[in-house]
Amino acid sequence: MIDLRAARNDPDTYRAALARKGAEAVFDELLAADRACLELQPRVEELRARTKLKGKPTPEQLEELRRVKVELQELEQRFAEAGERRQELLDRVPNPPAEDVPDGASEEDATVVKLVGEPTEFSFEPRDHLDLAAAHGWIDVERAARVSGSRFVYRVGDLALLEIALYRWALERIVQKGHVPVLPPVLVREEAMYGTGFFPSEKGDFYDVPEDGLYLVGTSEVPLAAFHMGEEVDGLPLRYVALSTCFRREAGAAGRDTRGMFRVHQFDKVEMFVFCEPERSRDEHERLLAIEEQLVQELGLPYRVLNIAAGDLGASAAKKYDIEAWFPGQSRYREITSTSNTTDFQSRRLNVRYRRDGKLEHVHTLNGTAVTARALIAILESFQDEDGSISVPEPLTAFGAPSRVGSGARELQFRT
RNA sequence: GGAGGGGUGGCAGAGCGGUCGAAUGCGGCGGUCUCGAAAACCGUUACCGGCGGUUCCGUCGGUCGAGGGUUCAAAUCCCUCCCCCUCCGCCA
Repeated sequence: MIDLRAARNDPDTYRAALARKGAEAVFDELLAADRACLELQPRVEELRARTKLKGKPTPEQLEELRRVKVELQELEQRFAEAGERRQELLDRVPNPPAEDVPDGASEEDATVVKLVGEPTEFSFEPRDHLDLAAAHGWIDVERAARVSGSRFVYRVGDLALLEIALYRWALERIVQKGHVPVLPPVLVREEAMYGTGFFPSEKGDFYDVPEDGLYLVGTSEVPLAAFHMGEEVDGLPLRYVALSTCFRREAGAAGRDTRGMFRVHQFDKVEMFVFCEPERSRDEHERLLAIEEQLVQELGLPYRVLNIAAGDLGASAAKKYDIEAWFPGQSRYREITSTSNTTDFQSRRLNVRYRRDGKLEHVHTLNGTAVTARALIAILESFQDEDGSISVPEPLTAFGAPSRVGSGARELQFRT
């Protein structure tokens, strides 16, 4: 959530920034609700002060107290309602975008920050990941549909090994950068979803387990951010890297990316997360992007970096960089990583603070993708040969991936 | 899943209807002493919000796991939920 006091003191700056996210109206509603609260608060407090007394009251005082109580009840009721209204609106106001975020509301409004490498050239017609995988039985969507429904996949044989190697490699590389490795819970309470800014605005995008009041996380950003929920932290920056399965309803994505495993309800992801001092978060954001780029480079994938437009940012991000890799099967760049600076938006909701000169202040938080299965798809499509085999990026072979998959003898081993 | 015990300040731990934001100890910070340090001693040390002056202070309100209730008055009594511990059961 935003800093209400700061917004109250400088409403015009906040309004202008929030307008870029289309949140001008809700912000003005918030200010009005806030004024209503502030009008009632002194009156309530003044009456409450009158009910305070030390020791046993005399009969006359008791009489007076009963009268004040009646008066108070009505006012407290109104104050409580005003407070709820304000909180409700506060929960819906997004993090204002940073100044260096481009205007616009859609994907197309992002600016291309940099372009690295060239779209891969082929002397034959490159196949897409599903064609490639289907030929080897690596991705089984039919059986997955039977078992779980559409947008689920089985990864089988060498592809399973390759995918695990990818995660294991990424984890290792990020740990080398000083991040603490974590295997987090993927079922979380509502507070964690709220605290990271996914609730209430994106509630419909996630699976829940109503009987237990738990939610399946769409990213390990949630359990990582909530790791320090309610804490006073020290030793900043605190840097983590998690491997977890992620679950998304993809409710708004009907008909989009329906082929293969590009967009599925369940996937795995290695995710970076940082808690840092406010003045440091810009640098940390660049740092996370640099790590992401390095990984993509080590895999040998051509890519571009996008600075996402204000209106296309989620509620919690002040700024977001996406890396899009070239997917030869689709002949276009598609998102494979995303890193956001969420400034103090999550730490306010989660109440994560640190002590600076004896005073408690909210930390800044940042998240960034190391790798997901989308990188795997990009690898399949980018490093395919005409015979349908794939030459695996060298770094992955140290983590259990065969150096070439999809050729001859190995196939027999994993027949399904 | 069953039976019991418990959640109080940075930590440990008392308080179990009013004078309690809360004893005491430890830790932290400041000071005295000292060439310096330790020890000892003295002082200080929770958070959130409103208002007024505004490096900071004053004042009022709220907060003793969370929410609700009883009462003129709740850390203290009642209800619901959450969490932790012990024992039993079950289980990878």
